[in-house]
Amino acid sequence: MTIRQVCSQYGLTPDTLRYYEKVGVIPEVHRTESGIRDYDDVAIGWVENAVCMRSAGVPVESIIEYVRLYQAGDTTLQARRDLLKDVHTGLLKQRQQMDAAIDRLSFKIRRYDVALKTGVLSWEEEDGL
Amino acid sequence: MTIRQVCSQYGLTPDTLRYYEKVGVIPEVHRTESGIRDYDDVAIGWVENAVCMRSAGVPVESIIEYVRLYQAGDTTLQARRDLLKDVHTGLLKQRQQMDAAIDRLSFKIRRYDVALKTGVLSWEEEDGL
DNA sequence: TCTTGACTTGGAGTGAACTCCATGCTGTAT
DNA sequence: ATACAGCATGGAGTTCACTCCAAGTCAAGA
Repeated sequence: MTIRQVCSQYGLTPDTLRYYEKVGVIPEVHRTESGIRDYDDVAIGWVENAVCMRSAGVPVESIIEYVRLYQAGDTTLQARRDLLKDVHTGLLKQRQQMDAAIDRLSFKIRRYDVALKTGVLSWEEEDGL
Repeated sequence: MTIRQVCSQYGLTPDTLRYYEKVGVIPEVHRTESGIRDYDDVAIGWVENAVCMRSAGVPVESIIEYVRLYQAGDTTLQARRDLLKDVHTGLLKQRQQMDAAIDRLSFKIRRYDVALKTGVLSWEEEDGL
């Protein structure tokens, strides 16, 4: 699979995918004799992982560290688990912040909908709109 | 309330708070005669709003736009509602990505826990670990 | 064979959101 | 009265995660 095919599959640009490989977000990809990247299933699995984590806001640096540990072999099982747990914990926390913002927004939108329907905006000055 | 008090209350630095004011994430704050910022309840409400939205990942630009519309007065009610709805929709989508990543991580962590307990790692090569 | 379009690299450039700094004023304690 | 911690400003610097570019190689079609 060429870089362009992988990109269109996952909504990335070739530049991004090469960047991911360069910095270690994904392991090095196999090349043809002429030096052109050829993504196999394993490589695509890593791309999928990168896309999933990045779209959730996981820092590039964390993904790199995981890949590094993975490539270091069986002795890093515990370290890998701990890293994943840290990332997991971070995402749960981040989701809480998002839920708070979502709630705040839902509340305000409802108030605006009422105000727009009735023409009344009796609130407004009481608390940060 | 001084800038330092507000900062310690919300876990910001004075630089960040001044930056927020400069770019319009919060409206201009009242000053003493000597030019020192004095945050009242309304100002604090805006800070709270900024912190809540930013911690959820809402772009500074969206918050600025909302503050701009708010200050423009009652003619912007519909625009404000629409903006909040867009942000709301964006956060819901973002939360979906996060949930996908959280699920993926939970799954992997469970596999690592099993492997670490039993000493068996029969999987490993099948799909992007 | 020549053109054309996709691939390669290394390195520079970009945008977002802070973060730091130099310089100067303020206001309270000794 | 003076020292000094805290606030002010404008502007430069930093970090992150790409994104773009120049210059070169490669593979397939006219």
